[in-house]
Amino acid sequence: MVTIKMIAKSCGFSVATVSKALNGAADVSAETAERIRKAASEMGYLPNAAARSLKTSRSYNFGVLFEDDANLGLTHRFFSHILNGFKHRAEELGYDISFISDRVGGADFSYTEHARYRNFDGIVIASVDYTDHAVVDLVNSGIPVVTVDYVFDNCGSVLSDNVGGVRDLVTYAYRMGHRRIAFVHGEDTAVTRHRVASFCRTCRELGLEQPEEYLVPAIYMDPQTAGVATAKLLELPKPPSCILYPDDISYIGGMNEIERRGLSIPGDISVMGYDGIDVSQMFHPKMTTLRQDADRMGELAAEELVKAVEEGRGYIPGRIVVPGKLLEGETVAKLKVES
Amino acid sequence: MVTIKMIAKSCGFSVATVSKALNGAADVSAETAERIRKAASEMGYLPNAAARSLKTSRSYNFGVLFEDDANLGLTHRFFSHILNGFKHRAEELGYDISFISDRVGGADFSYTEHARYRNFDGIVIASVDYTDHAVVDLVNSGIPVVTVDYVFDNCGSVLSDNVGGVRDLVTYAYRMGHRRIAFVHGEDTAVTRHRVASFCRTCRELGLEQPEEYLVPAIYMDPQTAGVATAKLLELPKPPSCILYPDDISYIGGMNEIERRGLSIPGDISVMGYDGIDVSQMFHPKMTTLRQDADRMGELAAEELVKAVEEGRGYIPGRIVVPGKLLEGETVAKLKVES
DNA sequence: CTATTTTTCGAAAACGTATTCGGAGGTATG
DNA sequence: CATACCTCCGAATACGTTTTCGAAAAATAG
Repeated sequence: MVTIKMIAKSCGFSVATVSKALNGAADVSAETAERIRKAASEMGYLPNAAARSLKTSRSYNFGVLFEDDANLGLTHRFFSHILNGFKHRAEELGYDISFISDRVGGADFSYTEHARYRNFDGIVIASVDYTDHAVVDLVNSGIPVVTVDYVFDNCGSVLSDNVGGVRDLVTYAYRMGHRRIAFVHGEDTAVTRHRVASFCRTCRELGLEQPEEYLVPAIYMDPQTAGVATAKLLELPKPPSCILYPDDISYIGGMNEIERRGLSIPGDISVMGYDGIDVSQMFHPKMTTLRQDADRMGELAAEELVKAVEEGRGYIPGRIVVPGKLLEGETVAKLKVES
Repeated sequence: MVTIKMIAKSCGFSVATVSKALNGAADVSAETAERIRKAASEMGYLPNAAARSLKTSRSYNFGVLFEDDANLGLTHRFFSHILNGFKHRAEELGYDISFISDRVGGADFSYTEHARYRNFDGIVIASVDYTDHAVVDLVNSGIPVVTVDYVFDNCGSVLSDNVGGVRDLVTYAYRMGHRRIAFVHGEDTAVTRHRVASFCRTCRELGLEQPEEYLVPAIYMDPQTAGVATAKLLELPKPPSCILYPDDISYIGGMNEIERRGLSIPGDISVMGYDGIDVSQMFHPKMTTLRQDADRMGELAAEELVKAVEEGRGYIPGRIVVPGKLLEGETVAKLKVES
């Protein structure tokens, strides 16, 4: 391993000068800087991240916290895209990324301890139980944090436009002539509350009736409970003409229940998904859903985190809302408006 | 930040003794070790990874190289599961994981340079173009490497049992009475070659006719080309009764083409997928496919990599083949055997 | 030519840790 | 009682880098 010291010896300058030359300091003449850089490159010099980090207490490394109860983790469709976007943008901006876990070297560590141990410059949190004490502790650790799809008041956040998304879907169904729209929503989370609120508000503004039975809970990404919710809706005395699901996987569960009953989509009942995962656009009938721009969200999270890190104490936490895009498929029937 | 030095001052021992006590060295008495540990925990001491890494030149950090031309990267179904398994097992074994990219601090670095810069103890490579010079260079860098679904002779590897998988699928179709089986395979890679070889061999062993036209190329994960390949097969004078696709996404492309022609699955034609992604088991008809145990592969890669790292020069590269599991769905018809 | 400023460089200290090696004190051995 | 042997601890050094501060040399000003 070739070090700065060896370069110094090789070109007859001091360690200090070599370091400064390599870092482009102003107080080293152009020609010596050139000579040093040339020697460094010839000798195959590579800086040592550990030494640099030790000295500067900057690691140029971001920690990523991705967990979820279902242990889908990295395989989660939506969040794997977020991670993907985050990774690419962070790399462009000069940061590496590592995962934060609650184990270090085989021993139990809190997330915060892990982050301190590795000296992460910043942290992105997504897909976790935000009520978890360990997560809250991390948010309040003083290390710059950006959260995805959740807001803490002392750190930046990137949010999918859930309010706009649900509004757009409901409005779309309305324009297609639907007046009885139901919402199978996910379990109680901040995202769900936003969506439900938007759903209710949009219905009200459009003058739609919204019986309580049209709001049915299910579990995100779980076809099973979505099927049960669908059954409940279909057996209503006045069933909806259109059902909005919390995600595209739940949609599949609903679809199966619908077809099991001999009903057809969209002939007998219209349906809409959420997320816009790849397969949603491959199957027939093509799914009407709302694509969340998860890659973009990840990129913005990286940019926001760099801002938080580099602006230091002067940083004002940003709330970035990323709009989605309605993918018009073939699962919502055009109805003649009743009466 | 509380350091070893502060603990030393606080309990009246030397820095050396504190370090040794915290690392469980033998030459410190039980009671002083206890006193030191207690003080450390009370003061909220955390080791400094950078200092430790600098001193020991061990980072307890694994580098992960995940890239692919389609830029699916982390969102790739199969590989996101591999990463997931790898991550969990590596964390259990005491290692953190970071991504390797070809940029460091905003400048261009080769993968090898990046790995050296961060002083990764080991590296796992998956989902890359293995002919890429930069990848080959990394493999030969001297840093312990484990590859997934590819074999280099100087490093360990974890392989999905593609030979067994294809054999099982073809044999299954044969048992269901099929005698004309076609294989839509992915583009030319090591995995593809193994699969094609297994396909041909199995057909031969079963005494099946295998006209050249029954081997049709497509692109992995691309419904489009799979659809074209399917069309080609269906228009054959003697079309197959069963088609095997290279993955579940391609399967969907094939299915669409089949249904577009007014044919039904499995009434008119039988189909099989590969991978066993989650949605394959949600749709109707439920897909007959081969689930690759990608999570397990990731875990085994982590274990193998730890072995490579900790056994040092004495390490003998392992070839671990992970069997998949046939998921019997409803897409392969039971045929009466002709003649 | 002197005085002042600017440019260019290096010595030294520091970041937090691990490790080697020797010494002090005690205990067993003869 | 002398010797050998453990047990336990600390001083010192090193890992590779950045940064401060002062000094020497060169350039400019007066």
